[in-house]
Amino acid sequence: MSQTFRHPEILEIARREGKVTVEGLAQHFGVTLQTIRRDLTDMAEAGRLERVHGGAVLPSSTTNIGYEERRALNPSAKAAIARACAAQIPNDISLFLNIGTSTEAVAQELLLHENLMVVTNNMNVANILVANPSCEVVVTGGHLRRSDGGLIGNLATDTIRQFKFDLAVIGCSALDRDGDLLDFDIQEVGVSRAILQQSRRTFLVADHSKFKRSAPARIASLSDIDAFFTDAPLPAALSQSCAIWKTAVSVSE
Amino acid sequence: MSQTFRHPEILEIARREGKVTVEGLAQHFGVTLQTIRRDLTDMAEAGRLERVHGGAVLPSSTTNIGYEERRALNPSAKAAIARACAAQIPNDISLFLNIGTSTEAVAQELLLHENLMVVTNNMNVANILVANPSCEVVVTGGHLRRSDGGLIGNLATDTIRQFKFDLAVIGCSALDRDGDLLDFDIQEVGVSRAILQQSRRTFLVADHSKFKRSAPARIASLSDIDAFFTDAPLPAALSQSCAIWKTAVSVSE
DNA sequence: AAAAAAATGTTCGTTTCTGTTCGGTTTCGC
DNA sequence: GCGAAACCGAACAGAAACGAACATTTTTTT
Repeated sequence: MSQTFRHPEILEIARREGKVTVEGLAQHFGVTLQTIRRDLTDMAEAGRLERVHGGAVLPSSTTNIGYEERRALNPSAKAAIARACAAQIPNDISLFLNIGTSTEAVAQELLLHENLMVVTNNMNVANILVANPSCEVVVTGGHLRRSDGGLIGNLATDTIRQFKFDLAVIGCSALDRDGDLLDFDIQEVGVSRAILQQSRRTFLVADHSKFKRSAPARIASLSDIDAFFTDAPLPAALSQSCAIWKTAVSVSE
Repeated sequence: MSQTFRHPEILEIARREGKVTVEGLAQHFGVTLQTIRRDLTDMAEAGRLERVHGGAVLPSSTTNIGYEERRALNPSAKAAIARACAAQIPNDISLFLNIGTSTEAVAQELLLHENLMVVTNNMNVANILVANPSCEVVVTGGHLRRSDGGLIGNLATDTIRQFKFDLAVIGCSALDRDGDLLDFDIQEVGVSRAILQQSRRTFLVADHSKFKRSAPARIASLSDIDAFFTDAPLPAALSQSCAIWKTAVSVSE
């Protein structure tokens, strides 16, 4: 409840001018710089503005800043995984790609494939594959998640149930030592499950950073996956399990 | 706070021009070349730009579909229509936007609206409205049409049937002298019909070029529309019809 | 009216940004 | 290929902006 009468007006000015300066606002309201700084920090914490040196700007249109950073994380490793995966994807099939930076990298590698029918719940994947003229792109419906361009919810699941895919390429948020695929978002898990159900074969793409993380929701087990593409050797125990499960493991680079 | 005032504006310029130069930016902002170089390296590290010798370009993955053509055709008229239309759209409603450059222009004008729930079968609209944090975006499923980023087919119609909208803003390919809304694509007509059925009110946006064209499939009549936003006076006969139909007509600049 | 809470002003040490210079690298015209 | 010009990043110093802590004023509560 730390609102002052200045906050709404600062917002209005920011909308009009595109930016506000500490100095300018201090003069405008007849208060000290420090007071304005406090205002701006409060408003930035509330997400109404984005703080910059000397003032503030409207929240960046690219809300998915965390996402951009993730995409930029280790692009070469991601690309290597994606290349290995794309090499195993034949032409002339129907294919699902779900949410995740890794699956986007796969989409990038599929630009030269032919006669694919790709269904996706990832806006970025659709945007990428639009550049492949011999590829039919179908987008599932769903609520658009700003953080990563994913389409989630019942609409997505319902759409997926209407298809049967030759192959699904999925990502996950984390992968634990027992070989369980985990995700942060319960809704997304429903979507992933539906995908696995509707697919004849399944590939998992995940870089080694996923080994270290954990997440609350369980999607499936590596035993349900036909091939796993990653960039670092698996722990010995898990590697053995994969052999038993007949899950092919491809370590790139 | 790892940003400066310049970053958002640089991004904006890059989006508009396709590229930015160190020299040009330095002049534009009145700072030294080195400062701009630092900006560009920062932004490149964050994945928002791609550095090239002498400047920077947009990252290749950020290819918004149809972005080029959108601004090509008489943008000022479209923007005027869109502004007039957006002014009639209240906050806090559910809203459908369909395919067409005109509806995309409306989306652009809705960036400052609040608490909208927007459903769309237009990828470009979704890409635009992602920038409005107080707007929930739902995408219908469908086959992606490359020419305009539209999502069409049964999937789209089915999704739409699951909603009831306070307002629908639609475009059309052509508008004949009898006041009939026409489209080139039969599938798209099915979608448009479904939209009209599920909406309490309906706005049509179409610039005057649509008057001269014709198209084979009939969507509906202007008599089914609550308000029509355009940029040139209607033929006298049609104007009279609209008065009888109680279809409001707004002619912008 | 007194006490408490909140907001604002003031000061000061620290961080961040910017311009300058310099040596190395890339690009471009020949 | 070769050399000049443009461009690049690193390093440094001065300036601007920052946040924390404390004092002061205003508002609210009791």
